[in-house]
Amino acid sequence: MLWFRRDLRIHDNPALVEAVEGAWADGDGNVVAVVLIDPNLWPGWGPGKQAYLIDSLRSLDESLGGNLVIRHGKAQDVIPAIAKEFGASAVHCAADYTGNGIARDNEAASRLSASGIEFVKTGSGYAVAPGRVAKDDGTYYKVYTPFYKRWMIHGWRAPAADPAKAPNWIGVDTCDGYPERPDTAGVEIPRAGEAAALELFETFLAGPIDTYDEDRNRPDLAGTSRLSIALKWGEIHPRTLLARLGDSKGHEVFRKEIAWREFYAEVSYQRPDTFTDYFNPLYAQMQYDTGKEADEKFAAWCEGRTGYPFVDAGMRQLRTEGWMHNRVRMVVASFLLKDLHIEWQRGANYFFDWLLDGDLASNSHGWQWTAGCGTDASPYYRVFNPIGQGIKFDPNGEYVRKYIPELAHIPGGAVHEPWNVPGAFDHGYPEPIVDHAAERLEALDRLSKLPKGVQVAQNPHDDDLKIRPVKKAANPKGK
DNA sequence: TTTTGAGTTGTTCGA
DNA sequence: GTCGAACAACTCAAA
Repeated sequence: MLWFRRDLRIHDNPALVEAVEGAWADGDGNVVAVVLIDPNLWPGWGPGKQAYLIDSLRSLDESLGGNLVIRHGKAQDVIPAIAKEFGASAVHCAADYTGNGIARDNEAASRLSASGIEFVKTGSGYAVAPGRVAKDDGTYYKVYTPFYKRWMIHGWRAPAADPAKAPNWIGVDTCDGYPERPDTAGVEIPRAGEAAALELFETFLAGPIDTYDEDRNRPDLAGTSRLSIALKWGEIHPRTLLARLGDSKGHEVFRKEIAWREFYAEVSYQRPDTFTDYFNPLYAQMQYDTGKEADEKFAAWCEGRTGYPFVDAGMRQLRTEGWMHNRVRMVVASFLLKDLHIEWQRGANYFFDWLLDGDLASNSHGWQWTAGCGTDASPYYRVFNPIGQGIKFDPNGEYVRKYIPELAHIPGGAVHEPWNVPGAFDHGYPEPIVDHAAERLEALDRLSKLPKGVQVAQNPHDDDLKIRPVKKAANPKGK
């Protein structure tokens, strides 16, 4: 039995190879390919995510000759039941490190084991599985650059070849059928599936990657790979990407982005509490805005009506495409955190609901990075200027005009500062809800009020989690 | 154990 | 208009 989760592809899929070869070793070559829809979790997903996953499953189904078996139910109960139903000798899948994935798999494994059925995890959604890249003392890296160096030294396997002999896919007559594909509330769903992902990658390799080191910052250009959604669902494996990369600047920078995904997976594996809690708990003590006024500001941010064009364009791109350019993600995040003084989890949850590529580890730690409480914590003074960022990275205003029709009549980069354009607000675009210069100082002030001269135990599993005074520094030179 | 150098993505101000 | 310095104090990684 082959259980697909976040690995919706048939090529470069080690778990598939294991399942198929195991089936032939058993003699009959029979494999049942299963996907589970958990009726308790499914309704909590946004319509865009549901639609994308359904599209991706249909693509996978087609690759399997129409033999994908979809079942509805809770994995811990249903997986052992299906395995018994088919008399499976083993259940194969790739390891999952996200959210409650580890606990769920442990429970499934123990139930299967009780029935004499093997549970075999082969590979993961990462080039190097979490837990493998560590410092010499065995602990995990908390800083990206040394992690990257060690990750490069560690290396990764070549892409897996397809199984020598195709299996007999069985059991499709027991398929519960697809969930209904929801109305996507205006979100345009990109083409899903393995073939689409491979085509995206080829397109990226054929040109944009050569200027990726520069153009990846430009939301007005098609400078990025757009592979984040495919990576999230495992329609393509990072190893498939890495195998095609060389040493040119563009390739190097793209490889580093892949490594960021792996770094955050590692940190999340070591610190699963940081999906929702502060990596640096000191920041939990900072003053954040809540209440009716904050709620109204949050709503304006969500709906793209803050009065800052670059921010609003990003938030509207999120709502129409289920995706946002990375540069703009940082700017809108900084705006929510530093201009509206709202806690990072609120923005992270909103992102996670709407982003088709929403990945718990990257999302949580990306937000914590911007908030200053994450790994490689940003210097306190790093506050993005929403106007300056727009002028710098969308110099002609094309990105803004694409997503904000109320500003489409303003030509060029002037669109980033509508208050300087007579009649700019005549088409319904709002004036700024806050004054950035003032809120920047407010944010710096609140940060400065955090306790100093203390460090905080970073491992929540320590019994002695507490603030303790820093040891006095050794005598400075010359004294 | 101690020391040293470094730490993704910025902004502002004044020369 | 350009450019470099200043903007905290701290933790992390490695020698």
